[in-house]
Amino acid sequence: MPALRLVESKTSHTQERILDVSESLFMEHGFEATGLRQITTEAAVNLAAVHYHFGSKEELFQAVLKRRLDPMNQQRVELLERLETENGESAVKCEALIGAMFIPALKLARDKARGGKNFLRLLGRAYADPAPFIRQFLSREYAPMILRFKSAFARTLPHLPPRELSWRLHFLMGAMSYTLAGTDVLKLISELNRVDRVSDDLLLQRLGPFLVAGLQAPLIDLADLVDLSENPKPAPTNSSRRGRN
Amino acid sequence: MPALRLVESKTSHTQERILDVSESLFMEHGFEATGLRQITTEAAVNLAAVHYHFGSKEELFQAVLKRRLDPMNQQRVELLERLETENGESAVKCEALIGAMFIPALKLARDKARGGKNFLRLLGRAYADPAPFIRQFLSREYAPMILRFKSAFARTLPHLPPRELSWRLHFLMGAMSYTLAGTDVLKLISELNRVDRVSDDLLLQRLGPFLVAGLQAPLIDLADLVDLSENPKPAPTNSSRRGRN
DNA sequence: TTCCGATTCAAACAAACGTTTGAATTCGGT
DNA sequence: ACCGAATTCAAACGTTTGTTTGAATCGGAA
Repeated sequence: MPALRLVESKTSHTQERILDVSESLFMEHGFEATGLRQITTEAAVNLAAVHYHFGSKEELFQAVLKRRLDPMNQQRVELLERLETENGESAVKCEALIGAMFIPALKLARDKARGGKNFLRLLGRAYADPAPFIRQFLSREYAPMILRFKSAFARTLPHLPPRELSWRLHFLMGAMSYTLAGTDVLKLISELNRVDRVSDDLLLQRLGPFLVAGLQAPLIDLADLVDLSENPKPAPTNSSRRGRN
Repeated sequence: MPALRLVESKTSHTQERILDVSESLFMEHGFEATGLRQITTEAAVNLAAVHYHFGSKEELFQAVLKRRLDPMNQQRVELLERLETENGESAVKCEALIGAMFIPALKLARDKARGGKNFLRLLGRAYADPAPFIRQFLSREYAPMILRFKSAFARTLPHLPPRELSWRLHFLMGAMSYTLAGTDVLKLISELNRVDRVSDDLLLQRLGPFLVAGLQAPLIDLADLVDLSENPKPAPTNSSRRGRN
């Protein structure tokens, strides 16, 4: 049993090929449905190479995620810190914070020498995976960045109670990962499939305002909505009570 | 090879047990990672019973989804139609439309005689699954309802270009499924795990305003944000160009 | 060249997979 | 009580799974 090699000067050609192919296949079929023989065959390496270089299938999966996730989250906090130093005492605006979270992801999607586009779909899939080793890995990987941004959002949205902010960041991450993953349950919804390559900055320009407005939304006030669940006809008399369309 | 039994008067006790256990296990481990032996053992039925009653593992999965999804989407369009007839000529408000999409889902989460909570997590997981048979099934299952609501949203948000509306509904579905699935990548984000049973109407009261504000967000206008990706210091001179906070 | 650790390789491991088979059993209607 | 259909059952089907093993090969320093 040879000790498995940790980070070393130049990652072997074999390791990179395994990571590239794994990223592609894990994205396409998911973790469970992708076989090691499928990976090693397509990568033109020996079957045992996976265990020699990574230890196990699970560790391979984590390595695939870590390779792109670490630099991305690092860029995110670097952007955030630059914004904060530039703004001095005043809080950084919502739009800028959201941009700082998105731009590194979009850079990844801009085909970072191949595979970047695939990676975001893989990541979105991992978000929804209940496998304990995946959830623990993601928590460990994301925690520092998320907490960093949460306090920044709290500073620029002081009127929001902390718990409310947590929920809205939860919604934000949902829309964000869902969009970047691009699984498109609602490809059926429209002519979105034709465009498809709308990506990059244009996507940010669409998602950005949506999220900014959501974060800055007023509190509650939709009480008349919940009534719907109980009473078939609440009272058809009140049909002119709201100012904003 | 006995012809597999279609819809009949009273579904056998065996079928229900298989569906219940499958729903629970598929949610916990995913489709690929759940074995038929695991299901049949926990349900205390014979292994071959799955193929006898459902035909295959894939068809079993579809049956699990269909059992809850069909009534839920039917309730959604029923709520929508009731809203439209009540409002006559005037368009139904955003809040009400979102409520019509959410309330049936929340009713499901309210433990419809067990398993409802599980189902939404399973559904959120299915959203992110790239398996062709799952994607096709979801498209087929969702298409009528989505198109119905899209035209309703278009009527109440006439200023939005159709493609913009499609994107925003995409974001909406993302935040929605992510929230209902409750996978919680950002359990780390806060004290959300303690609350956990915050669910039902309170969840809607938090997610509702977020989505309403997002749908009604003004178009674009965050150009200075994109510059961040290229220039470390765009120009510290223009720091007072936006009116709304 | 010699040698030693790093890497690759073919082969096999036990276990689990979805599916099929054919006989045994149960059940309702005549 | 009998018959035919519906359902259950144990057993095995052939693959495929992740992992392990031990020998073969490679690459650079002595």
